[in-house]
Amino acid sequence: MKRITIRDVAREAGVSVTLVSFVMNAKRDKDGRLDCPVNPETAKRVLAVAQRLGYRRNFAAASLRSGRSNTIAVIPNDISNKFFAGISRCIEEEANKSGYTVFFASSEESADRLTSVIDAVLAHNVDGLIVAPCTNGESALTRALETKVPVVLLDRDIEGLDSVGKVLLDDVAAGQMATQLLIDNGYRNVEMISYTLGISSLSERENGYRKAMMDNEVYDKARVHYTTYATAASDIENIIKDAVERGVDGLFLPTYSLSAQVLTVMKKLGLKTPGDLAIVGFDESDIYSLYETTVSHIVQPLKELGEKSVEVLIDMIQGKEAQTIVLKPTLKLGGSTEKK
Amino acid sequence: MKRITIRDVAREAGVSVTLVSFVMNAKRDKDGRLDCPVNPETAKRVLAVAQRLGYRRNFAAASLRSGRSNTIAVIPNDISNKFFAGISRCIEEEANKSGYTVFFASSEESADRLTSVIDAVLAHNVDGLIVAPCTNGESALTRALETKVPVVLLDRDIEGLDSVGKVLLDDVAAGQMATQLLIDNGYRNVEMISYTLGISSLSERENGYRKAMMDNEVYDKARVHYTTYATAASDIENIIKDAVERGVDGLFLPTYSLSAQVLTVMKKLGLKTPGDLAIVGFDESDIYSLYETTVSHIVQPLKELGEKSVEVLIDMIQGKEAQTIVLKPTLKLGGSTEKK
DNA sequence: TTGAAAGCGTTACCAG
DNA sequence: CTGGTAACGCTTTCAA
Repeated sequence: MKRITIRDVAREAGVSVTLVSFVMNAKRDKDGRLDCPVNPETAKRVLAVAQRLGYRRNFAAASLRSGRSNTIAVIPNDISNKFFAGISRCIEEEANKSGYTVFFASSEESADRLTSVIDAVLAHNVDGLIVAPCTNGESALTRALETKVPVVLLDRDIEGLDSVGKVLLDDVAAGQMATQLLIDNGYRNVEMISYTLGISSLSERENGYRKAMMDNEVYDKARVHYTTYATAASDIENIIKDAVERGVDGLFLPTYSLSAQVLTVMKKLGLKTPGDLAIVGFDESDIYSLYETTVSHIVQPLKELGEKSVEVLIDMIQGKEAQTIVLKPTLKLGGSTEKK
Repeated sequence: MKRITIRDVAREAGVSVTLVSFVMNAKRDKDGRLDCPVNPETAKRVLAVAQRLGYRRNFAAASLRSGRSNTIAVIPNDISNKFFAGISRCIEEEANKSGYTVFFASSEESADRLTSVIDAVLAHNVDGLIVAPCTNGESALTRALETKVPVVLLDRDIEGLDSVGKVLLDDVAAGQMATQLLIDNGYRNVEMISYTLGISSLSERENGYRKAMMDNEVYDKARVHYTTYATAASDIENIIKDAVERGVDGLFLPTYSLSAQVLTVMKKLGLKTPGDLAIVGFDESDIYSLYETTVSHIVQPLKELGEKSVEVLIDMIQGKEAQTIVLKPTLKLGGSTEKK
């Protein structure tokens, strides 16, 4: 079962390899006609032969010769993470539309791993990178940028990097919206739980929370509790117990995992929302509608985030300027923030 | 910023490209010593130079020349699907251990899309494929197999394909366990809801259900309702209403999405589990512990499924026989099946 | 233990 | 419009 090459097709069709290459690379224009300097008759014949022989382009050869690969790499922190699982599908779809194949590889919140993953994909000649950087990811990204490969930062910002594209959520607005909702409905003792991850999205959501507390003149009540992935389960239980005791009546959770864990703990402790604690969660999930009371939550525009990141990247691959795009979150109301 | 090639390293180190190639491909043996026919001193010097120059292997060239690519493709139906999101991470980890990079691309339950995705990855010279085939995926797979590329079927079986590896769940056991649990706890009027997808895992789970109903001599009560992704929301509501009216007291849901939707409908209708309907769901999720009553569910060994599929595939790449591995599910008990 | 040289299948350049 | 041919960077004989 030898592999069919461009040469086989050329011989069979009685033309040169150049012609075959032209035909195989031709994009169809709006009329469905091949747009290349080849006689339409010849082109049709070549296409037919290629089809008949089962010709399949060898990307390795094309990539070696042209320096391009029609491949982009997407590097989230954790491919099994709910947020990225949703977004990756949109990215894939959008990229395919433009003829790009997508590589996924997760950095698992480790800077070392991010470095080695980036090395691996660069060795594979990817044309561009979409990265959700982890803490301390700067150096890995700087190395990538040195090779002049276009990079788009998704979801998490890192300042001071030159000519990278960015597609971000307006995280300040998200924090503000969530907090304002609680305050508007009569909850004034609003606190927040966050991770000590040192990523922009979390600190911006916190800024939004603080801004809302300030604007409503309840900043003296503002308080943010920090936990880590490893210790969240036990930390959260203590935080909640203590908060309820202190008369805290509202809580903003800036990620899905925090929301899920808080709800779990509250159920375990027999606490009700909004009676014992009003809640605003983050990201979409079945849990918000299946919990005893439906839970209000911030929704990110996954589809746009995915599409825009591909769009910005492909623009950059084609030599255009790096853009920064900031998208607005929306609010999905549930019973967990009902008027006091 | 010209790219550093093997030749640059050779020149700088004062050796031939052959030597550099040897050194760069050498695996370290157990003593950490390079295992190749090169003078250790020379090797060290080459390594140092490569490091200093920032040499990075060009996979396209290597792949073109050697025919291998150190890349495997994973093609689930939907990369954002909960089950595959979890498993893909294990696959990636396991593959990286053996020096393989992973391509993900979803077929989105469409045979056409599966065909084009397989074409794309084959054009990228992948060394092997892990596929969760969709309905009517046979022809796409047959085409792949013609190229002699090793293929492992994950989660869903297709019969009659020659020399493909398989890593499957014992779906009959899963259906049986779930049903038996309900029967053992006093529910005898047990029904099931499934999709009309025509994939092996669902039909095997149904076989397990039927077997359990038969073994317990309540087969006259056995009944399976079918729905589709598109119509599930409304179908399920009608099915549930009707079932409760007819005195059905137990329900087995053979996928996560069916479980989530049934719980949503039950909440909407104000039905309690197990009082109105005892439930056994599928796959792990936060929803099972956050629902008013915790929900019993079948758990798949994601980690083993992922690891084994990589293991079987790499064995095949190395020329070994295609294996079939069937893994056992486990049961996680909740309040939704409490003794009647 | 080392090196020279022949491709792998494409694309890109240049000439007709 | 068409065709010849030189790269692309690497692995892999084969010979020294």
